[in-house]
Parts: sequence; C-alpha cells; structure tokens
Amino acid sequence: MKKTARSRIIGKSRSVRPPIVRSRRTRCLLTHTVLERLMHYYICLSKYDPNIEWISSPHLAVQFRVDDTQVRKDLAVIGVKGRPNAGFRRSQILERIREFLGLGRSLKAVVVGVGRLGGALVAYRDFRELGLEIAGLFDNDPRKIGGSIAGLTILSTDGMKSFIRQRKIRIAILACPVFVAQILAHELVEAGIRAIWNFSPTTLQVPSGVFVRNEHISVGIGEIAYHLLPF
Amino acid sequence: MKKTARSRIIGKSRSVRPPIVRSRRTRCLLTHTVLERLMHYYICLSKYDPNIEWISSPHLAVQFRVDDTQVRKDLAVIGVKGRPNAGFRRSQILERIREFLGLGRSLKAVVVGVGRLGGALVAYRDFRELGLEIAGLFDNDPRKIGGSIAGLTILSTDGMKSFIRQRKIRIAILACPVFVAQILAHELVEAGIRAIWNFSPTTLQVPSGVFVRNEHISVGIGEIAYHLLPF
DNA sequence: GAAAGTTCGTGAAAATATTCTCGAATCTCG
DNA sequence: CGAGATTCGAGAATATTTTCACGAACTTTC
Repeated sequence: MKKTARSRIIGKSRSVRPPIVRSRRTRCLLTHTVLERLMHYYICLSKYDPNIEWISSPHLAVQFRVDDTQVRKDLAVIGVKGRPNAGFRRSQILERIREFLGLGRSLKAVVVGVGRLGGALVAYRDFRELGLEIAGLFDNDPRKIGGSIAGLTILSTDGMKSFIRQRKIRIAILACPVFVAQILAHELVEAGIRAIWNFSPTTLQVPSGVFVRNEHISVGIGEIAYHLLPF
Repeated sequence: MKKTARSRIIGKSRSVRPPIVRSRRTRCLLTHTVLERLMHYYICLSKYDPNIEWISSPHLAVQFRVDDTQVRKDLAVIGVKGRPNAGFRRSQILERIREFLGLGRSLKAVVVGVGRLGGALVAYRDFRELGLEIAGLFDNDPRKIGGSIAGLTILSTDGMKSFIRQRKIRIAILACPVFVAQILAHELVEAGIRAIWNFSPTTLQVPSGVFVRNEHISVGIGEIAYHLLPF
C-alpha cells in the first residue's frame, strides 16, 4: 500500500505495533515485550516468600522460561543493579517496576458491562495491590442496575459520562457485549477516558491518543489448540 | 550463563520464548506472534456482518492496527489467496485459520477452581464456537461442590484425576488461588493433561511436553499504567 | 590468600519480525 | 478499449528481539 491519503488518516499515528512510549522519569523506552515481561516478573515476585530477598537471573530464567541474559537486560532497562554471585534484590525489582510503570499512584477506573466477566474483574483482588481502583460500575440492563458487587452499586450507563468527567477518571474496563462495545467506547472517549481495557471480542476504533489494550481471552484457545495438534 | 548441568535440566527443551510448533498439515511454522494475530483476526472476523465477504488488507490493517503487508503475510502463511483489487474472502480466512490451528475438532477441557473468574469462563459463550467444550468443573471448597454452572455440576477435586483419565481430556483451565496452583498443575499433568491454561498469577513448573499458557490478567494494568504516565 | 564456582554486565552475533518497494492483476467508468 | 484506482504478492531492506561469549566481581572453601 502506498502512503495514500486514506491510509494516513486513520490510526497509524500512535500505538501502532510496538507501542513505545517515553517514560517521564528517564529517557528510557519500554517496548511492549519488555513491559509484558516486567509485569510477569512483578506479579509473580510479589507473591514470593517474603524471606527470599536475593534472586539470581538464572533462577528467574528457569521460573519464567526465558533466557537469563534476557532477565538481566530487562532489569538493566529499569535500572536495577545486581550483585555478582548473589543476584538481584527482590524488593528493589518490585520497587523499580512499580515506579517505572506508574503502578504506585492510584489509578481510578470504571467497569462498563457487569456480566459474569465484568463482575469477576470487579472482585479481582490483585487489581487493588497494583493500584487499580475501581470507582464505578455501569450497565444498561435494568435488572442489574441498583445491584451491587464488592461494595459498589451498579449504575445506569445514562449517567456514565458525567460520572467519569466529574471524577476525572482516565481508565475504562469494557466488558460488554460486542454489539454495544463501539458505541460505549465512543462515549467513554468523549467523557475523557484515555485508556480502554477491552474485554469484548471486537476491535475498537478510537481517536489517536487513546490507548486500547485488547484482552481477547479466546486467543488462548487458538494457541492451545495449535500446540495440541499432534494429539 | 554457561550451559551448566543445572540450567540444562529444567525447562528450555520445549516451548521456550517463541513457542514454535510444526503443523501436521503443512511444513509451515506458526510463531507465537502470528498465532496471536491470526486468532485476533478470527475472533473479530467471525462476528462480522455475514453479508460482507470480500475484505482487503488495507481495511484489515486499519481495523487491527497493523501494517497491511503484515496482514497479507499472515494470510499467506496459512495459504489464503487474495484477489487483486478485491481482497480476501472472509469465509476462506476463517476456514483456513480454523483448519490450521485445529479449532474445528472439539477440544475437551476441565475447569479447575470455580470462583468468580472460573465461573465466568465456564459461561463464556465464545469458547464453544471455537471448539472448546467444557467437560467438567472442579473445586475443593465443600460449599461449592454440588452446585452447578451452565448446566455442569461442580465436582470435588478428589475425583479429578480419574475423571480426566477416563474421558481422555487434554486441556485444563486453571483458575484457582495461587497457593494451590502448582499442586493442582502437578496432579493435572499426572492425569494426562497436555495443555494448561493458567489464570492464576503464578508461574507453573511442568515437565517439558506440557504446554502452559499464562493468562495473567493483571499484566494489562502494567501496560495501561505505563501509557498513562504522562497524565 | 589462592582456587573454584557463581553471577553480573555488556558488546557482538544471530534470529525474528516488520516495513518498504514495486511490478502485475483486477475492477470501474467513460 | 484504455486510463485510473485499488490491491495482491514477494523479495529486499530495516528494525527489533533474543542469544552468545566472555571479562570482571564477589563468595566460599581449603
């Protein structure tokens, strides 16, 4: 495809394939792959026995099924220094990842679509540890509105925009049926949402500047089926 | 790290970083990245308006936020031929992906750990369309055992191994708390499970030959937080 | 305190993945 | 039919990611 007018207009400008963004703190760039691995480390290391403090890259390599050089490179990127013959400090790894990714400061989010999946996400414990704070629940099913999950009341999507604007919420977790996803995404963006965590199995079209992370769970089935082909 | 005895023993042998596996049908290799994109295409294209049959790579590129060459390459890998000035046949894309990934034949699975997340997965509609058939639900909480979700009764984990062996089930969806994940994974492998879809936030150590896909949902928070750093 | 054994840190090399370029095929419309 | 617009297909060129290789740092043990 030549760079025709049409192709230049839509998308492409931001968050294309390897979504690279400059960190505020340093000049360093974290690529998508590094980001994913760092989170993987974080999630698992934060659940380690608190007595274990020094961890070597070969140990992490086995644990996470990556190369040990990879681990060292990843940690080097976020400025974690190791000690020869000892490894890295677990607490420092966690701290630096938190800092670098901005997990510390509380991230307010709304959940849009409170079906089974949405409900599970609202109640998911690990989110709070990571700084994600769910501030509002929305659904357009009259039978659900007024109900509550994890201490939060489910509200009508009618008041969603003003709710988000008033509280300056930047993150939306979208767990609604496919056929309303795009419409809701549009509303969310209008209300000032800057990141959509999309659990509905569609692609959303959003203006550049809005970050979308697709969490298409079914993707896993593909990989599993493929790896099971010989059986 | 030199290739010492220790590092050679654990892992490394199969499904390291880019989990490449040879397809039975052709000599072609699908890498992790291609696999993910193909599933992404599949999930979204299967929900398209049935009247739309011809789709061009520039169109798909905008939709999925990838390069149009990428789309063509992906489709070439699975042997989908396009037509100049028209694009590709939607039905053919879907068919070839299904064939190539082995989505057609019904894939039996058990769900282990029926909390909120496990329950949501059991009820998740799209799974069946993709060929994933949930054959059994297991939990070790006596209050849950005997209950039912989506027409399936929750059974005790005591009988899990024989259940899996008898029905020759190959896939397990693990949605249990972290502290029992490794133990259960071990049992599952003993029972003959060949692929574990791990939703618990730990890394599992399994013998080589068993495929693990980690679905650490919280990873998404990291990416979102990072992209929201400037705000 | 020297020797043996780990492990970090890093630059170079290899492997993968993505994008560019452009000729050829196909359709539309006057 | 011929001009113009669109799109495929494929090889070359880039860019990114992963792995290798090895010197230096640190511990432990004799």
